[in-house]
Amino acid sequence: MTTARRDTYTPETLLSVAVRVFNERGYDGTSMEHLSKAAGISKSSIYHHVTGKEELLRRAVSRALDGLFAVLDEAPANQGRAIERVEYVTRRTVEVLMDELPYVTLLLRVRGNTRTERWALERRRDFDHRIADLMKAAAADGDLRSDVDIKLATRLLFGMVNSLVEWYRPLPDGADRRQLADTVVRLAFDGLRTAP
Amino acid sequence: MTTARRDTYTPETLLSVAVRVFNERGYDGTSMEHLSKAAGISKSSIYHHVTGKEELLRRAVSRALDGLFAVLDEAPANQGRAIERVEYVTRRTVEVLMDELPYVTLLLRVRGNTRTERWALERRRDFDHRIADLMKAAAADGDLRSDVDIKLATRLLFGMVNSLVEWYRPLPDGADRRQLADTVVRLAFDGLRTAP
DNA sequence: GTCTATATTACGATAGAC
DNA sequence: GTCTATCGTAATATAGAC
Repeated sequence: MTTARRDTYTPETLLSVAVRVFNERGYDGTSMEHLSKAAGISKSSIYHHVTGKEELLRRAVSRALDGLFAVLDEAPANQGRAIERVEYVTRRTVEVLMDELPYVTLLLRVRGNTRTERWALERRRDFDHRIADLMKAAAADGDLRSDVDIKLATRLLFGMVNSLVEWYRPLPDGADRRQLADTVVRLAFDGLRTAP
Repeated sequence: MTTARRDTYTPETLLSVAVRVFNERGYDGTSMEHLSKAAGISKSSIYHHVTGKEELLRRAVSRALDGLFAVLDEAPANQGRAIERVEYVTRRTVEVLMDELPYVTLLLRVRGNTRTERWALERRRDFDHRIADLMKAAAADGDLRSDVDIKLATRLLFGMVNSLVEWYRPLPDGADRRQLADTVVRLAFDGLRTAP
């Protein structure tokens, strides 16, 4: 902001290019050569900004995880009836997923071959456990159907939510943001079927 | 069957080893060295059975796709009310996913870097279109709620179904097979919430 | 901050013996 | 059917000039 921006790379701007390529080709399927072509600079210039491929992955999944965990600290996720907290967190997770789409996409595809990947998987498990606890509370209130296992229901709910990354592409004006989150919550909690 | 089985590899038995490693490390993250270690034979012995890594991928995703498409040819998927056909196909897709878990897992993770991967993605899209057509018929019958877009609902439904591969591990006796399929269908069509 | 050139390692695949 | 040895290529990463 102090001086006029140059059109040269910083770790941040390079990250957005890298994440796009990672999602197109897969992290393992992306070489530094691929990244350098996509960024329009040489391989060694990339090493000037980051220590290597894995640092780009770490920065990317960190951004995704920070966005997801931030939802759990928002006020509506911590007050009121449990079922309402669950619905809020579900809706906000969908929104974070849309807002940080490439970063969350990459996070959800991490396998576990490197230390960074295993760390990301561990933090994801922490997040999932926080959600499962919320769901248990809602079940204890009698607000979730009692004929399904809560852990299973949690997995299916967030399996549905996370599947958004497979097809969702943002509209220029973000017009679909609220509507899509509403639909996911409605379908998950009230079902596909016409009310009898 | 004619002679006593030797404990040597055929393309089939090698495939089961390869698919397991592909799912653990990702297809791109798996080298022929990894496969040879896991199979207990040398790299060049693998080339005796298959032409290369990509043939193993092709055989694996073919098996998954054949299982999924076979569901669409079963009698209950082609008779009766559309909503019942959709529920049947959903339930059977869950069962195929469980029965052919490693193969379907690999299919659902394919990216598109090679010709084989792009072919697999194309056949997956064909399958998804067949499902979407079934859903449209059920909506036309008035059996699906009219306040959500059918294409979106189809994506979310099968996003939920496909997410099984992220955590499901079969029990030795297959005791959970029918129960899990029932739960998925119940949640998807009737929702998580306690009936008011 | 970016480049060319290169070191070093790992990869997919093949040759040829047993 | 399996092996050891190896080829040619492509990978990550570094050195050093501009």
